[in-house]
Amino acid sequence: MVAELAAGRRPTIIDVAKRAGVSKSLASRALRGDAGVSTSSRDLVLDAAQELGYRPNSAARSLVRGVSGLVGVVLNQLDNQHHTGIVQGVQERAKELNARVIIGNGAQNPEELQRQIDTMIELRVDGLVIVSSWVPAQVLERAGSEVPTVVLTHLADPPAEVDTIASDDVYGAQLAVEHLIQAGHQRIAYLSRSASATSQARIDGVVLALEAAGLPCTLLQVDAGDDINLQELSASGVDAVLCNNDLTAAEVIRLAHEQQVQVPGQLAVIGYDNTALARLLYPSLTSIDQPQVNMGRRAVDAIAERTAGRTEALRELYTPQLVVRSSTAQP
Amino acid sequence: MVAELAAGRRPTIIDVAKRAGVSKSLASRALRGDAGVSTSSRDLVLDAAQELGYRPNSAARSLVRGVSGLVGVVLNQLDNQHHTGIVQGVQERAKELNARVIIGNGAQNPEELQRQIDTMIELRVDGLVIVSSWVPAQVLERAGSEVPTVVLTHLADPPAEVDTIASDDVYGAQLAVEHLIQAGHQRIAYLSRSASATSQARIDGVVLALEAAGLPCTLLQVDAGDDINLQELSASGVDAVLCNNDLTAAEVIRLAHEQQVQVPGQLAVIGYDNTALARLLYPSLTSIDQPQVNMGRRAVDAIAERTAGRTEALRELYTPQLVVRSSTAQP
DNA sequence: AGAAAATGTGGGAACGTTCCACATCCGGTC
DNA sequence: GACCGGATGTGGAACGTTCCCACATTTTCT
Repeated sequence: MVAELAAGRRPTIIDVAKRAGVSKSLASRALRGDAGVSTSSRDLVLDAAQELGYRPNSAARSLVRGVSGLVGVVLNQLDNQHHTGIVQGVQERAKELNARVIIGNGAQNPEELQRQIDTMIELRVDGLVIVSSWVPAQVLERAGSEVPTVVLTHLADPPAEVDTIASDDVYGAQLAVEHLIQAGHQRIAYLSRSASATSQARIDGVVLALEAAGLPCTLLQVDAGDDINLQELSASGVDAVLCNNDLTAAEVIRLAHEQQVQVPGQLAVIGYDNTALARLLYPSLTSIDQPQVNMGRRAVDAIAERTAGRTEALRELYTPQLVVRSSTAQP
Repeated sequence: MVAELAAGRRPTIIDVAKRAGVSKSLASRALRGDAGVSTSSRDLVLDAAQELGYRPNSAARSLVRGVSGLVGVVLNQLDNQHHTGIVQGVQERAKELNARVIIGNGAQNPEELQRQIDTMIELRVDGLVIVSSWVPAQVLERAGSEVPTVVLTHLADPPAEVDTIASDDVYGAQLAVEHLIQAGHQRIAYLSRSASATSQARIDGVVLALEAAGLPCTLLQVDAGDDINLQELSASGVDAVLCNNDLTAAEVIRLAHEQQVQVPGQLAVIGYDNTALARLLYPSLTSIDQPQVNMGRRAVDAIAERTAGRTEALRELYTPQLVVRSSTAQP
C-alpha cells in the first residue's frame, strides 16, 4: 500500500479505471474518445483522470500500437531562418494530420547530426525530415530503409530510399545572375563561406547563366574566419556578388559600409533564401525565395504517402523566385 | 513464418539473441556494454545486431526503466538567436551526462507552446527546459510537479514547483542606460515590439537608472506591424534608444538609414541579448550579453540535481554584461 | 580436497497501454 | 416465450525491453 502511494509514482490508466470503477479497457476507450462508451462512464473516467492528474504514457502507447504519432525533424542549425520556415510548414501539416513534431539540432556538426537521426529512429518516429546536405549517403540509406525519410535540401545523388523535396538551386542562381546582367552588371562573383551540395548547385547555375551571356565568372570560396576586401574586389572589376545565403550577404553589406563601397552603385549584392534578415538590412537585400513553408507541408504529406504504401521515391523540385529589393539596382 | 518476415517488421532484441544463439537477457547486456558478458558472446551479439540492422526501441526501454534519457527543450520561437545559445549549452551538458535532447517549437503561440509541453511530458522526458515567458503559471506548476522543470526566462513570480535560471534583466537595462548617460545622452527611450515579463523587467531597470540620474523617461510600446518615425522621435529630443532585443534594434538601425537619422551621432541604439545579429549590422550594435551557453548548461545540472533529490526551488540569477560596439558613441 | 567466490548465462516478471474476443443486458420481433 | 442484434462492458494477451533471481560452471582460497 505504501509503495502504491510512493512519491514519484505517476498515475496509470489502471489507477484512473479503479477510481472511476470501470475496467482499464473502458477507461482507455473513454480517454481516447472512442465510440461505444456510455456518457455516464465517460464522465466518470474523465473526472477520475482529471483528479489524479493522469497523463498517458507515450512509450507504452507507442509500444503496443506500433506507431508513435511523431514526426522528427533534424536540422543542420537552429538559427538558420531558412530552416525555420520549413519547420513551420511541417508543424502546420502535422497538426492537421494529428501528429506531433519534435526537433533535433545537428549544431552544424556531422557527428551530432547522426546522433540526432539515431535518436529519432530509436524513438520510433513515424517519419523523419532531414534539413541538411551534410548527411552521408550511407546514413540516409539506412534511415530511409527504416522509416519514411524526406530530405529537404539539394542532394547531388539522393539514395533511392529517401524522398527529396527541394527547390531548384541551379535555376535560382541563374535567376539571380540574369537579373544582375539585365541591370547592366558585367563581372559577377559568387561568394560562399562553406562548400556543400547546395552551394555547388548554385555555382553550376551561376556558371551556366554567365556562359550563356558570354561573361567571365569569378568564384570566391572564403573560409569561415577569413576577411573579405571589397575595395580590392571592386578594383578588380567585380561589380556584383551573389552570396550562398542571406547571412553571407549580410556580412558583405556590413563590410561594404565599413570599407566605403556603395551598394548597389558600386557593388550589387544578392542573397539566397529570402529570410527575415533580407528585409532587416540596409540596403534591403535582393534574394531568392524558396517556398519553405509549403516544402515543409509537403514533407509531411510525403511521409503519409509512404506510410500508406508508396514505394517509389519522390523527387519534388520547386521553382524559386527572385525577390528584388534595394541591394541591386532595378534593371 | 510469413508474418515473421513481413515487410515493416523491425528486428527486436529477441531476433538478435536468436541469431547470436544466446538468451535475450544476455543480448541485452551485451548491447548495452554491461559487465559480466564474455568477450566471445559479446562479439556474437554485436555481429548479429549489425547484420540485422537492429535498433533499440526507446519506448520499450523507457517503459521498463522508468527513465527516458531525454531532456526536452521547449522554445518560444526557433529563430531567436538568444534561444540558440541556450540550446547549445543544453546539448553540450546533456551529451556529457549521456542524455539526449529533443526540441519543441512553440512558434510564438501560447496554445502551441502548451501542446509542446504536453508532448514532452507524455514522452516522459527526464527534464524539461522552457525558454519562454509566455507560459501560464498554472501550466508551469503542473509541469514542475510532474517532471523537473527549469524556466530560462525572467518570470515575475515563478511557481515553487519550477527552477529558474535567468539573467538580471533589471540590471542589464540599468547597465545600458548608464552607458548612454555616461556618453552624454539625456533623453533616453525604451522601445519594445511586445509585452512580456522579460520586457517589463527591462523597463523597470530603465526607469530605475533614469530616476537615479534625475532624467526623464520615454517608453514606447509599438505594435508588431506599426511604423516608427525616428525623425519625429529625434525631433522630440530623444537622443538614444534601448530596444527590447537585437531584432528590434536591427529594425531601428535600418529605419535610421532610411530616414536619414545618424547612428550614433543623432541617435544612439542599444540592443539586448548580444546575438550574432549585433555583429552583423552596420553600425554594429552595442548590446547586453547574457551567458546563454552557460545558462543552458546549468539548466541540465538543475534537472540532474532535482532527479538526485533536491526539493527546494533553484533561483539562479546571472549578471549580464555590456558589450560596446559602434551604435553608441564611446563615453 | 572441499568450500567459497567469481563468472557467465537463462527464465520470467514487470513496465502501461491497446485491442481482440467474448460476456452481459436490453428491447424488439416473429 | 424463444430468438436476435445492438449497445456496453470485461479480461487477457501482446508490444520490446530491463532487471532480479536462480542456476551452472569455473576459479580461487584455505
